[in-house]
Amino acid sequence: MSSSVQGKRIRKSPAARRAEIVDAAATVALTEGLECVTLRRIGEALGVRPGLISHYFPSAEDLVAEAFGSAASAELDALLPAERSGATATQHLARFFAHAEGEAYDDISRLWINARHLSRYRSVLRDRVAEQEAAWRGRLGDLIRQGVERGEFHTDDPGVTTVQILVVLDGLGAHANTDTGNRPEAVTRMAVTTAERELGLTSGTLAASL
Amino acid sequence: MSSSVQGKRIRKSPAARRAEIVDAAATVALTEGLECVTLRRIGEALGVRPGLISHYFPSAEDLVAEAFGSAASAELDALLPAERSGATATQHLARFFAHAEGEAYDDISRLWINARHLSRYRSVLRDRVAEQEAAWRGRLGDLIRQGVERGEFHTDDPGVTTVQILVVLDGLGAHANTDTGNRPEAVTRMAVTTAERELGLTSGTLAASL
DNA sequence: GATGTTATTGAGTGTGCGACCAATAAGCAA
DNA sequence: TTGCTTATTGGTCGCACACTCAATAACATC
Repeated sequence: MSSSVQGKRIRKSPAARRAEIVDAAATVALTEGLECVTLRRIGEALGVRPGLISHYFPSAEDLVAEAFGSAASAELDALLPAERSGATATQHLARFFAHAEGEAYDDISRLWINARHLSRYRSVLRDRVAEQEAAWRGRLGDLIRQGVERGEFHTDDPGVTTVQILVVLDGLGAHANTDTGNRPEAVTRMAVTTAERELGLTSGTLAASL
Repeated sequence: MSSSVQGKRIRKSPAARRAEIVDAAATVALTEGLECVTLRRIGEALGVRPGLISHYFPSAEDLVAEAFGSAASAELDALLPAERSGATATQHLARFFAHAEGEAYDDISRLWINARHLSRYRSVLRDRVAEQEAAWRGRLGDLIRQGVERGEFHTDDPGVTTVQILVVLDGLGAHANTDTGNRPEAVTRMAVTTAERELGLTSGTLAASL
């Protein structure tokens, strides 16, 4: 951690400072929520006066949107890398679900709920949410289309199948703030089950290919 | 609307005033969001000073929880009446989906997103959300169990099927604040499709029984 | 009509927020 | 070293919020 008391001013290049601010904001967004992304809170995290954050983000709303965008796209890259390694589409998809079912994914679910709600009031964030939704849809869609081309998956409309899987994931994630964790196996596995059914895979294929 | 300028004090019985406050709060929650349920906003809606709201709800958090509970349970009663009329379980279920697919349901979806997010910070609301989730699950579960008893539906575990349907509905509702409305038919119908599949109904049964 | 209970008001406290701006100093260039 | 650009500070303003509490007036009861 950086020392809380600032003896001397540390002057950084605009690019570096801006990146630092966005990083801190993304972390706060992920751990404490988007409404905690305030000038004061981020300034405190960086050992810097709130006014400085204002200097880089004249409108606080922009920073909030940036924080969400940064956190969401980083997570997407971790979950579904843009350039895929040599593994099969099935393996990539299996790995995706393994992450998305894990407890560590709860933070991401919380962030999505947070962003979807807050977009009701903040238009800049709303646009960013739409952008990220498109990115996630695109990335998963690409993987599925690739699987179809290779003959691993079978579906009439890869686009529809993609959205169906994402809808189930959203539904499962909706309870990230309330659920006590005692969910029937058949429910936890809904995303995988949906994928296997819609992609013409025999049940158990995804779990087996890890 | 009530006159905005209050010439004379209007003194009401505690029960009546409290009911009036909860009603106003539920309306604001549904139309403007739970964070707009403030002492000032509700006082304004009733043509009354904010202090009076404090008098009935010493902690504002309780009012927010009450507003959500009131709105959610009213909606549940409209969607799935506790005492069902003579119609078949299939008909009741079909009516439920017809409502839940309609545009008017967006307000409810928004409210649920709102409540699920806000429960991250407000424990009283969190308990209320859990309570309402149980109520919705119970009400839909009862209908499904009744349908199974009557031989209309077929499922090994009515409880699991109930939750699966609700998960899909939550997933579809998650986008209430952002979606532009251009969703493929196969996605919009996911809830009905899921229900028909999990309840052993032939496709189209629910749409046909209205 | 007088009286007492209490629903309702009015005024004030403290907190956290975004936004604004003049003053300051860090670090690069000459 | 000197100077200049500008990143950074420090302070202020206005707003909205929940919460507190003494003063007030509506209304039921006698």
